[in-house]
Formats: sequence, C-alpha cells, structure tokens
Amino acid sequence: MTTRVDRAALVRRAVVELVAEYGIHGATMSQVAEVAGVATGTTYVHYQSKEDLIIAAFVEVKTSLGHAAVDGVDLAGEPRQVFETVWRNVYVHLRSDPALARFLVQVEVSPLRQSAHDALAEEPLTAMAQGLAGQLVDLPLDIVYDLSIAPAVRLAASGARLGPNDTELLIEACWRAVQP
Amino acid sequence: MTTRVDRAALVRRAVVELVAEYGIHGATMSQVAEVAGVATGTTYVHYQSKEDLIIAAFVEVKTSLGHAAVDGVDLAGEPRQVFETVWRNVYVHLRSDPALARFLVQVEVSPLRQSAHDALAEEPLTAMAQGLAGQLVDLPLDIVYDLSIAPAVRLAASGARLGPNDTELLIEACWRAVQP
DNA sequence: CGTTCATAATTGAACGATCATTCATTCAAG
DNA sequence: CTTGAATGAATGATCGTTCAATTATGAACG
Repeated sequence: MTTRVDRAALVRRAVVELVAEYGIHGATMSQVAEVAGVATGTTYVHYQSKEDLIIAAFVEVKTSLGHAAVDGVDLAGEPRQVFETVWRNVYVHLRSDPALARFLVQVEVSPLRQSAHDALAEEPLTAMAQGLAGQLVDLPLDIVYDLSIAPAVRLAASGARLGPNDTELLIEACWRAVQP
Repeated sequence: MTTRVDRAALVRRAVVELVAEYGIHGATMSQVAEVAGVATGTTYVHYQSKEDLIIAAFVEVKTSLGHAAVDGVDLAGEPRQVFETVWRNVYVHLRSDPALARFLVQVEVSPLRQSAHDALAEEPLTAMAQGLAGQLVDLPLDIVYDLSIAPAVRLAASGARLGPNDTELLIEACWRAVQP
C-alpha cells in the first residue's frame, strides 16, 4: 500500500490555489503549508525551494491538462472535429477548476517561465500539435498554440462564462485563425 | 519653466523596466529608485505605494500604446487595411521597447489587474474598438481583443522576431479570427 | 543685482513586518 | 532499534515604508 496521504501532492495543490488567487508574490510558503495541512518545514522535505515547488506544480498541471485535452479524440477524424474536441476538452477541464487556469497563465508570464518549460516533458497535446502542424498555418508552434488553444485557457482563467452559442463562435474563430 | 527633470516619470520608467525583467515580486522599490537615479524616499513623494506606482505606470504605458495604435489610421478606409495598420502600429511600438510589452502582460495577469483597469481612462484604441465592434464577430470585446491585437502584444513580449512574411501571415490569422 | 527666507522637494538611514529557509527534535513504521 | 518523514520555532535576509534632516527653489525686498 502506498502512503496514506501524499503530502507532496497536497503541497502542490495548495500552491496552485494560492498562486491562482494571490500571485506568485502573494503566495507565501507558510500559507502553502497551512492550506496543505502540513508544517512549514514539510514543504522543504519534498521540494528544495519555492521555485522548485512552483515548477513541479506547473509540470503536473500542464501534463494533466495535456492528457485531458486528447481524451476521446479520434486522430483519424476530420481535423475540424478533432480541433473542436480538443478545445472543448481543455476548456471544460479548466472551467471545472479555474485555479488551474489562473495558475498556468501566471507562471507562463513570470520570470519562471523558461525553467518551467524546460522541466516539461512531452505530453499528448504537444505531440498531437506537432503531428498536425503541417495542416495548419505555417507559423511557429507556440504562436499557433497562442491563437488556437490558449484562448480557452485564458477564458477559463478570466472566470467569464460563455453561453453555448458564444462558445461555438469562439471555437470557430480560433479554428479560422490557424487555417493555412 | 517646468521641472528640469521629471522624477516621477523616471520612477515610472524604472518600474516598467524592472517589472519586465524580474516580475512584480522581483522588482524592489530600492532597485526602482536606484535605476531611476533618485533616493528610495523620493518614490513615495510621488506615489503612495508600490501598487500605486505600478498602476500609474500601467496607465501611462497602456495610454501611450493606445495613441500609437491609431497613429495614421484612416477610419474611413477598408476595415482590413485599418486593422493591419493598427496591428502593425502596436507591434512596432512594443518591439521598439519590449520592456513595455513584458510589463503589460505581467500586470494584466497579476492580482493588480482589476485596479489597473479601473484606473484606465478611455484611450483611442478602446474607442475605435467599440466603434468597429458591429463589423466583427459577435463576441465580448475583451475576447475580440484577445484574438486580434493581444497576439501582437504577446509576440513583442516574447522577444521572438518574426520575418516580414510570418508577420503578414500572423496579421491575416488574427484578422480571420475576428471575422463575423 | 545680491540677499533673505518660507516653502517644497529630496534624501537615505532606520524600522517593523514578513519572507524563504533551516535544523534540532519528535514521531511513526517496520 | 533503526530510519526516514514530519515538525515548527528560530534565523538571517530583505522587503515596503517612514521621517527627521538636508538641500534646492524662487518670490520679495532693498
């Protein structure tokens, strides 16, 4: 049997919530420990530093998002349909837990961005994106991502709720953007 | 005659540079004062707090960007041409001083976002956007902005340089996205 | 023009608060 | 008993902010 409580996971979850609400600056390590229900020192048993912890949490959030994104996707299907499914997967995943989205956008514009991306292993969404690259507009991959899937992340982070009709409009807009 | 040196402006410029490089957290008030060439106390003569200063700098940067955006735009011209001019204006303005772009994206995802936007008066770009809204895809204005002009801001912030061909491709992609 | 003087601007050392991090000690499991 | 996880008070560093002291400014005056 595994450990009864995975304290490292509790700590990662706590830092996600606190960074989402107060920013990287505003989230203190004692708050993180308190929310996680552990002592301040425990954090440092699992992570060397606050930076380390945030990067580990980023990797976890981004990886699980990548897996959620490709859930139930038929790679042999119509590109437009594949895109819509992935987009909705991302949006639903993050809207059900907006702290994830807010955490992601904060880390991605912070000075930790580079190290966070370096720590990232390849996940299903990236792999799929590289596979589809040839069929989309011929721009660098991160720009294509910024035009197509990232809007779903930012929308979830903003907390705004879109009706079904507007959501459909937005997905179409993102799809148009990345057409060749 | 006015003051020989506008120290408040020096301080705003310094906080923009330091937030761009080190983040809101990493930019300290003593660093700001040092870069601005004033004493630490001088900062507090012009701004009540660090937060106040960042918001004032945000308002200045955003306002000057708004004016640069509409420079030389013929409102009676073809919408597609108006859009391209505005997009290029924004991109050129920020690429010539990438610290502005990095500062903007950092503040806009931080917890200061709300107060920063509240402090913002209407500037030419917002006014124009509201005027053109009827001709674009029927989505909330901030989403339309996120799909059309914000990519130019994020591109400038990333520091990546796009060739003329890729720039044209990207402008077209942004334009496609916001079509009705 | 030089001098005076009230006012405002500027200074930077100092302050209290708070941060990330440490480590001697305790606890729990096998 | 042994070993590694967990604890939380303590530490040193650094933060934003303050304020008594200093310097610069320019209007008033002879």
